[in-house]
Amino acid sequence: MLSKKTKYGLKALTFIARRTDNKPVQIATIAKSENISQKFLESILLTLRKSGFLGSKKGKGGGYYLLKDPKEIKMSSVMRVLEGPIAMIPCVSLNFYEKCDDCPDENTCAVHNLMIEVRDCTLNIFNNKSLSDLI
Amino acid sequence: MLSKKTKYGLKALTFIARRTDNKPVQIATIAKSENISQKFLESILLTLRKSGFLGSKKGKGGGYYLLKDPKEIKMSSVMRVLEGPIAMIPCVSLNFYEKCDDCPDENTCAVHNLMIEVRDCTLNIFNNKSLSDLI
DNA sequence: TATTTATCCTATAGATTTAATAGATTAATG
DNA sequence: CATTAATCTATTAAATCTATAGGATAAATA
Repeated sequence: MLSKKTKYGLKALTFIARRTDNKPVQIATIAKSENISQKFLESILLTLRKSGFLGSKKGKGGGYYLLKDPKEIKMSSVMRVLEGPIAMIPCVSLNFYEKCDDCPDENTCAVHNLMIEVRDCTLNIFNNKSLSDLI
Repeated sequence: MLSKKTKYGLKALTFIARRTDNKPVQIATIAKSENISQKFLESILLTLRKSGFLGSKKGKGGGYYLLKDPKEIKMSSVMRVLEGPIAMIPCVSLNFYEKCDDCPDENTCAVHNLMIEVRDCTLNIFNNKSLSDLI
């Protein structure tokens, strides 16, 4: 399941990306327009800023703005920051690999091999989609 | 993330499917071989029985067995029973559809359209894989 | 029919994650 | 220096997941 954090984060990024002038957008504006709890959105935007997707400006006329061209913002990187691993199970994750406690041999594990296929097709979509494709 | 319930369930089904004679397999046997908590596995197998994948036999020599040919057991149906919706968000789910509270129009929702693509590719895999492919 | 074996059922506890809230702080601008 | 708005920390509330406990029920065997 996609977390609300990710859902809201994607909506907010899309909202900001639609501003062609790239002037700072205030949290409250996004929250109202997209029906998101403002405080919750606050923490999400903070995450996106810390991850290098957004810049922020304090004070009057402040807000959040994109640091890169929407074409350069790949869905796979956004998803990893907001949602975490793209793989459904850590033992097939490229960026967040972890061995399963219970599994003696990954190569013969039915679940492992199935989940590799799922990861590949999902990753293929997220790698070939950018923020500009969402607008 | 794939829940342990699903992971264990898939492993158990695979274990049972490998028995060519289709004689009942005891919970304890599977639990030991696959390193799964026996009580937890018990409830998972119960779910699979109630969903029509497995049959069971009580008493001595009892256990669980497949009700259908592994070729006839599609991954999509197993996943739906164990993990729930295949879609990452209810508004794109075919079998568990739900409207988003915050979203006024699905057709113009960036998240919605992205998640449709992900659902389609995942579903394509699960629909074309059967239990026999996992063995 | 007594004994053994194994599934079936209900309840619940602990851990983790998710979502949201509250309040104080810091910084920029006019 | 007052106003505006972002930032940070801490905490709560709710939901879900994982696992365990204990007994009830049913079937096979001797």
